[in-house]
Amino acid sequence: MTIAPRLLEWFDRNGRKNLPWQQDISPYRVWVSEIMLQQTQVQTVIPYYHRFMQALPTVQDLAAASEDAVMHLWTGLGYYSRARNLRRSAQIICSEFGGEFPNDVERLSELPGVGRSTAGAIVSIAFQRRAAILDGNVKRVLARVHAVDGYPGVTSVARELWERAEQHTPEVRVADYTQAIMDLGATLCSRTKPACGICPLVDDCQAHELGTIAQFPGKKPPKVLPVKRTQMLMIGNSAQELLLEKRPPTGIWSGLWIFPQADAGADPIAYCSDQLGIEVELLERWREYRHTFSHYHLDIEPVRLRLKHAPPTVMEPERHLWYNLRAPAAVGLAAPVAKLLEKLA
DNA sequence: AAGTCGGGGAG
DNA sequence: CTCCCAGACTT
Repeated sequence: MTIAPRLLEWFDRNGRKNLPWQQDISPYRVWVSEIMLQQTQVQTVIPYYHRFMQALPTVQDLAAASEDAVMHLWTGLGYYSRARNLRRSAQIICSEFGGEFPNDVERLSELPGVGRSTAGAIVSIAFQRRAAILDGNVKRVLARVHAVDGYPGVTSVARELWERAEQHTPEVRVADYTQAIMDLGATLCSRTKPACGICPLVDDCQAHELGTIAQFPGKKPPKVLPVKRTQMLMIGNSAQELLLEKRPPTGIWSGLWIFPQADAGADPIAYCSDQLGIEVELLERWREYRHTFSHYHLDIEPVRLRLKHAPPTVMEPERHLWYNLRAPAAVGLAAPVAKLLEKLA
């Protein structure tokens, strides 16, 4: 049994065909879209995708761009290693493959940031060669159609879903099929309130037959997020510029620029003197607020400070930047920094 | 197998 | 608040 014929018939009448990455299809355009869409909703990606493709229309442009320029285009989108890997992969494609994308899952998966599902999407959509995908939408559709119990993060559950994905993927019209099953998951077969009444797969759906749609797919086991605290130091100079630091290449906000951070409870003036070698005076403290990541909460205490003397020599130009609000540098900013800069402006 | 990595939309 | 999104990678 395969769901492909009914899915394709539904797709012809109801599928999405006007998404930005569905126009002028090329491996590069499909690849960029698939990376942006990892763990990120379509409506969030669209404006980023337009800006990115306008700034860097070819893989050669991306390979030649500076890391700061790419991070700037990614600011606010999250999972910033995607942007760094995207640039690295572009350089590999240009230097090792002569600017041509591999057209098979095995070689595409060797590119940093491209896993099995993303490779399958590129192969099926850009090259129209048979390859299965298994993203969040497909997991939900297949878990329901086959009543696959358990959380897909568990290896055995993922393995069964991959088998089902391979089983249903057709030889013909594979690009349309890939788009169709994602569209079904994103529209009718949604996480809450699925529209089973108009679903083309309702007669194939074991979860619907069981009357337990809401049980599929299995939920992620909840865990309590730890809470971390920090002060963000908004240090202004006499030119109305703000001091930013570049994050190291690994860890949270890697490659982005942030305000200097002092431990919660520490004296920010002493921190500036000891760690930055600058003398500052306190202007005001803003209300603490919570920024939440996938794996912890960060309670941020914003502090406004003013530089008392001219910048010292200890500050390293590679790691420090005076950010001018009226002529902002094209660098990547962590979301809380962008938010605080907005409030300062 | 479990942890790391972001930010936002929807309920 | 909770839950999860066109996941990949490291430990």
